Amino acid sequence: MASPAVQPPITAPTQCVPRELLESPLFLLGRLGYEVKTEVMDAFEAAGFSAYCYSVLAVLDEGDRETQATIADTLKIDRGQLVGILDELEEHELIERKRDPNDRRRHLVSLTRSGKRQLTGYRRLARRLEDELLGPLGEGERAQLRGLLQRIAGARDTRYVPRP
Amino acid sequence: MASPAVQPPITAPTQCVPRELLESPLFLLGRLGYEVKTEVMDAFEAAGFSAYCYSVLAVLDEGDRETQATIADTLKIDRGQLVGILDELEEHELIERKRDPNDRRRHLVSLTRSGKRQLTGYRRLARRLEDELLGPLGEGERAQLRGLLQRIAGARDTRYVPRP
DNA sequence: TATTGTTATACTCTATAACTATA
DNA sequence: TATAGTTATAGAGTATAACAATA
Repeated sequence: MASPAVQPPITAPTQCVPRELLESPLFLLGRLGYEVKTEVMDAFEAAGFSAYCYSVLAVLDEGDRETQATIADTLKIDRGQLVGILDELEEHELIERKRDPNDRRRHLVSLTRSGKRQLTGYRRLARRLEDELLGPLGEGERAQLRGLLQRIAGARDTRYVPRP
Repeated sequence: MASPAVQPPITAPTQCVPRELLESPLFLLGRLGYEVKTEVMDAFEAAGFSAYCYSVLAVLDEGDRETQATIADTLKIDRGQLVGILDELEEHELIERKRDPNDRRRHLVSLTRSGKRQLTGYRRLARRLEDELLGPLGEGERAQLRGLLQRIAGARDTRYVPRP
């Protein structure tokens, strides 16, 4: 005994994220952040290296002769995780690990010549990804976004506050 | 034979994320997005439910009588993942699952009375979290951030474009 | 005993694939 | 055969903990 009135299709023609979620910067930040992160990782992976390689090389390019613990701390990644990344970088001779003669427990990690060159390539890739993912935003808007995110990040953790 | 000149502490006094990463909106978006996501999840978890419960309830509050596939699609989560979330919500009688008499494969999911009430609570929690995590930003700035993120999200996926 | 780097292990979230029941 | 929901499984990515070497 079917109901006499034929029911119209109940599946919504276009599913759309609820307005209250779309209007939550937190929801958008979390969702976009996750998507961005995975896409960036995939892109770097496709280019041949782990996504963290760029970050690590960037750290080494600024501060000289860091120890592994410092690098891991700076990037908020696990020390154990960093080992694998450094292994990869060392295999390709982008970095060098040398025992610290003053404290033989430590490794002094430094950028090699070809590491510096590779860093340039990573920068180009990063720029390309930014253009891709932040495409709809103009220069001024990107700066605006950067400023806002920096404010949030800086308030959460001092290591996100640029040194004077 | 220690070197005569005592080496100053080589560990940088303050580790700081490299400037070039801090100036990349992509890096900040990815990092903050991840942190925000996990913190929000933890907060909801601490409040007793999975973090997705709020999203699901919000969907149900807008569109009526959705099927599970529609909900999963809308929120870009896996159908299999959704099952567990709905189980949890149903256990606490926040939603109801009824077989669609027109197609007995489908479940018509709807919000219960106490589900609607719970949604209000979730909204309060979401507001609190937003205040917490976006604290350093004023009202205008939050709106700015929301607008920018909406632009990015909308360009990537039409389901992030608010319906007119 | 404490710390550095390393290795091994477990856990969380997500993605994929097999299964059932209906169509 | 194809689809909706369910269940089971495997896969990243990350976090925790044990380990050897050095201090």
